[in-house]
Amino acid sequence: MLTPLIRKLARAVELTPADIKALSVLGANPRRCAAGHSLIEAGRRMSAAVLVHAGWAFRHRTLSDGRRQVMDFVLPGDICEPTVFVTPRAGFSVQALTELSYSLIRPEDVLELVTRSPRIGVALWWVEAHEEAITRAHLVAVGRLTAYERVAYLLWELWTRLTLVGEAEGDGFAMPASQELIADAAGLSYVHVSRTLRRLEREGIIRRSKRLWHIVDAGRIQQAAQLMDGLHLATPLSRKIQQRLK
Amino acid sequence: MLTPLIRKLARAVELTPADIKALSVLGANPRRCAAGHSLIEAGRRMSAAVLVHAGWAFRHRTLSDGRRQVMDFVLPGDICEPTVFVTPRAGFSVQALTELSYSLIRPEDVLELVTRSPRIGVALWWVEAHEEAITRAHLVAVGRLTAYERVAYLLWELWTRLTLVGEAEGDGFAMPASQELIADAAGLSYVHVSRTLRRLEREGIIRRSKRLWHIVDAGRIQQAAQLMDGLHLATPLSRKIQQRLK
DNA sequence: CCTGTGCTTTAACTTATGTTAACTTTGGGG
DNA sequence: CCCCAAAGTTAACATAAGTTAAAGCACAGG
Repeated sequence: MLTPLIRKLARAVELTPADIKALSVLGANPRRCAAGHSLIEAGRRMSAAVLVHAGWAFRHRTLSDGRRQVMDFVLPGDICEPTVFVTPRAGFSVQALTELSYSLIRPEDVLELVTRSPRIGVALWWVEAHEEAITRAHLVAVGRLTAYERVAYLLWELWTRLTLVGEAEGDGFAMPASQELIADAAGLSYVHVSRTLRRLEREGIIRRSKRLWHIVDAGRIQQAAQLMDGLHLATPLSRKIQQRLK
Repeated sequence: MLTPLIRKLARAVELTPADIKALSVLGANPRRCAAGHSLIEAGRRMSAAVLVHAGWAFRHRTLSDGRRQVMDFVLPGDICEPTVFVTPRAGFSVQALTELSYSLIRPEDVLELVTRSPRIGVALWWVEAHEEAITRAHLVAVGRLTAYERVAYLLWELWTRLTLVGEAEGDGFAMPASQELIADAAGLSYVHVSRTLRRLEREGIIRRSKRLWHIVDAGRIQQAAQLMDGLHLATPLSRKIQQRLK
């Protein structure tokens, strides 16, 4: 029963079989949501967080004149808006990109899990830290990278995250997002995203066949994305903290 | 003893006098740091978070070719990198902008505080949620607003945050950041920031005398910043959750 | 009170990216 | 299997913002 969430947590923290069993409670009562539907709407009150099991969603904010910024993609294993528990109103909207399978997470469940195992508490906290790192890296990309670098960065980020939760197939992954959505994530126009993707393809860095995209040259995409080092996404827990949890 | 942090927390959660007294432990052993020094360096291990009492810092990432993105400003009352407790390596650097007074926060202290009062636990969590909201709003600004809108947004954000911790003087606040730093926060060139600030001044929206800047027309700066509603920064805790904490 | 160094401003010019619009491809429903 | 709507591509042209450079300020240190 390696759900995407458990796969991700296990990569950061050494979980016991009992922990893994306990965590499966978060998959209870799965619901479905059609592509295009809003899961969370900016300004609305919420009382539960959302754990996505399958499918993609995206967190975004749309201005009154239609300009839209996609803040990040919500992939299988991601938890949306754990801040629900302390701030009643969502600041941003989350919309399903594909059909979605998800569960609502109520504060009680989290409390129960965390009380039972400190490893789970740390692991869930780690997830939040990881998300924060993703958002900040995204901000750097949008603020200071060229269009070419930004698109390379985005593809690398998605591929890396999908690999982490076991949703990539080697160098390939299913890409449900339209170029317009990619543009809104990268802070570019869709025309320019198209130009840039073709260039990455022409240069032999990526390959696309239908909705299956491939990172042909992982080294060069990292270089293009200005990822000079391994700093960009959160690192696993240190041995020292791991020891303390035992 | 209304420290900036306590002021901010009290605005979100109803703290008892005992809570406030307990929180003052976070101000113990204040240290100083000269302007320009790095408090936290990307990729380095850390073992404590940083609570800033006085002065400004900024969180940033600098690429190998010198391009720099400022992710956010760290103002009095802000806690830097509470994620230390779960991810050993900082993903980004934090540098002092002015001379700084700060305290290191060790995990033990936080644990102790939170155990003592659930209100403090929720309040500290709220701070994190608030920071996340700031970063996301910043991302929207950098990704989708024009230069004029972005600079307006940034000034509004700083003024609002300073007001929240009692560091603004009515419509005015001390601005220690150079235009180059503002440019790196807004994802613009410093020349264009200069042009834009002059325009905001010419239009009677802001006024600057030396390092004291004023928001002359709060309504128009909000309009310029595309803040259509009150969604942008986190809202205080709901009555319902407040009740539960008693 | 001078002086130099680092900010800020302004102007002239360049460029990356946006816009518009036409054409092509893709894929789902009848 | 065909058709239509939606997504992607390409080209020509427009523009917001970047770059370079030079001049004006402002304040810290002598």
